[in-house]
Amino acid sequence: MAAPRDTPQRRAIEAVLAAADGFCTAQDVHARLRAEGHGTGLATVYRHLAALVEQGRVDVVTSPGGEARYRSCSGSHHHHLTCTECGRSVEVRIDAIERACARVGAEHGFRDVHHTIELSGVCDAHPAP
Amino acid sequence: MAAPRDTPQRRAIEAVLAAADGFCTAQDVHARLRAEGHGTGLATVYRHLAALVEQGRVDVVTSPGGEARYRSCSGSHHHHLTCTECGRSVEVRIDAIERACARVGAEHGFRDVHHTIELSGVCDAHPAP
DNA sequence: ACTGATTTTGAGAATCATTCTCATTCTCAG
DNA sequence: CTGAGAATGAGAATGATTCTCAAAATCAGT
Repeated sequence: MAAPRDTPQRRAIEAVLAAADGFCTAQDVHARLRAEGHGTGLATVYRHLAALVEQGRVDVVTSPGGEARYRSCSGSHHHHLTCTECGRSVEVRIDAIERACARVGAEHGFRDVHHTIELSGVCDAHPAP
Repeated sequence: MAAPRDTPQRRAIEAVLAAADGFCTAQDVHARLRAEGHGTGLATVYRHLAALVEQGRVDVVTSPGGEARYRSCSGSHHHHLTCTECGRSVEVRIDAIERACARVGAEHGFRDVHHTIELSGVCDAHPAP
């Protein structure tokens, strides 16, 4: 299951992810490709998505509903703040959190500590209470 | 889909979760109940697990593989530090993170900001490098 | 360009966790 | 004891993801 090289399909998939400004489901990507006329198969979409994630060019978040959501992103370490109303998401970097996570891990005798952080809320494009 | 009241099945499920000292899959819970002789059905396990989560008596984490993992926990706000080797997990509370998350949300114009944090690493019960 | 070898593709089948359906069983008040 | 409503559990249904495999695209060397 070697990582597929660069192909037109991969470029199309990356284009869709770049165009969406929030996370989208693999199924979404597939549907949009179809809508644009590309006859790309579902299996191919999953293959490339997995490869892109492996390369760090795309982020995945498995939502509580059990589906994976993908989003193209910068390669460096960061987290996402996603709007629950419109799906728009922003990359954020919070040093305080990085430090706190490392410290807590050490306090409990854990090493090689990794963390996953997802922030969600309602962005200012929606009516305030 | 009203929450099921307290029943022998629910007690059995809570017992299994309490006995495991890490997260377990709904399927795991079901298998263990079967192994113990209870003829509890899978649907019932899912129903109670969902209800317990709703009540805040149990935590869920949807793992990257797309399966939900459950663990009984204290009702108050906290996060988990889980060992990737043995699955043992510890509840942690990190004020610095709570504050940082709230601040970042505000900075980007988001309100009602929630966060999900998962910490993982290798605990001291395993050979050090 | 032509050949052969290798990789990628895509349609549909196969998986697997989770949810739904519904007839049966339980619980409890009266 | 009786009846209403809640809970149960077996199996079907769903839906996302993965696998299979034959056909199509790509590439190196000529």
